[in-house]
Amino acid sequence: MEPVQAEETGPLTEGTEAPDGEILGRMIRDARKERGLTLEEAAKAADIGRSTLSKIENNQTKPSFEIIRRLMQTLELETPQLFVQSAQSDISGRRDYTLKGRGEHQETATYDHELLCNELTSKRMLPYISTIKARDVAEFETWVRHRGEEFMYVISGEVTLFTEHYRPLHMKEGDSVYYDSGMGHGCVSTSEEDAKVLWVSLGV
Amino acid sequence: MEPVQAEETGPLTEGTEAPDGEILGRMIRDARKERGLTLEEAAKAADIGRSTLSKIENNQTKPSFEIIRRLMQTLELETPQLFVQSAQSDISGRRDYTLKGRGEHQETATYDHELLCNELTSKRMLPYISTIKARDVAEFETWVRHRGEEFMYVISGEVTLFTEHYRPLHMKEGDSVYYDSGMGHGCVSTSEEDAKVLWVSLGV
DNA sequence: ACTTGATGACTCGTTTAGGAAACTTTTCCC
DNA sequence: GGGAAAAGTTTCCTAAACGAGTCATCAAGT
Repeated sequence: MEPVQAEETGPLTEGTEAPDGEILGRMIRDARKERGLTLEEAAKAADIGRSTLSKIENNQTKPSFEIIRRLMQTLELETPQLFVQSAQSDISGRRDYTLKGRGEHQETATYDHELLCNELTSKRMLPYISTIKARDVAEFETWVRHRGEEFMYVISGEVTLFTEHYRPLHMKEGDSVYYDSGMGHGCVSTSEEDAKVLWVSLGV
Repeated sequence: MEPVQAEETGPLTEGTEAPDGEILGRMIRDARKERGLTLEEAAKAADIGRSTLSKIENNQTKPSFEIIRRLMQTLELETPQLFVQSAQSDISGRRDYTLKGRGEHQETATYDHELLCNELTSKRMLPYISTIKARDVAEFETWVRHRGEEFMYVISGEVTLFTEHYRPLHMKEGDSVYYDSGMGHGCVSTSEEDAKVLWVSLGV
């Protein structure tokens, strides 16, 4: 009933938007119910009126970006679904592989990196194997840091991972760690041979 | 000058939103100029008024979600930056580690999973080590698939990775592969011992 | 020099969003 | 079943969004 009403009051181009308002409203209602929140609780958490939320869920209003943004955060909704028709969700058939030792080399003073699966340029995770040449944290002039998250797995040897805010972490083959890469971090080998680790890095 | 104006006309909470409107406006203007579009061209492409676009860029209005969405698409702007800014960028000091063999076990008919760094519940990447018990692709009743991307590294043994759209990929220790996990995929061991692989999975 | 056209910012009238309050529906308990 | 409370929807009013048109500025051409 309400979608029909919206179509009558708007121009034709608005008619084509109506499905999106429905989808958005349904998405928000589903998320709210999943979390067991009432209209009032969710509205309060997002700092909007409960009547506003009702109207959004029932596709009876075109909400501002700010309100949607606040709702997304409150309901911990994933954002890309809202922009569904973007190029990103259309790309779904990529594959690239790297044979052992055949990645693309990048050398720094402290690490010897081997970038993996590098034919794929638009991948969101960046995997690379590093041989840790550093033996002393003093070899790092400054903390390395970049926004996002990182996972590390020790392939061989032993290392100590230094990060801000935590004690150094001693790790050996098969151990793994996950951390926010916004913290300064650095890794040194503590085994006889230079350790090898696999890093997977994810930006913002 | 305009931000000061906005603060005077609104309540205090609006004052705290003003930086976001500025950032948004700047982001949109930068993207538009990058693409060499005039106000008029971009507005036309997004089906909004050019004065509206000017006001958005100058943080003189709180645009509707629909308008922002259309602008994002027109200017091919990445969406998460608009939302993730607050919650996620505030969280920046997490770390969790898993010693070898100490992950959380999850068994299926075809794999024996060991979830890593599982104390962190809100991490975007999901790393896990899997022992591949499957020996024949027929053991998979259907393709496994989920939106997002996946990286796999062979820790030990040999496997064949089957995905839709590609020939089977034979891999051994040290080899790695990256693929869109929306494609059906499955993995079988081809070595005598059940192979072990490290997967890192990233949703949408 | 002046003229023209492009560009971005501003103005103003119309429409609609958003929230408080009122109303309606649903749920829960006796 | 009835009654009360909780939950959701609708109404009404005010402020602001939105876009067509206007204004100001700048650059290019004659």
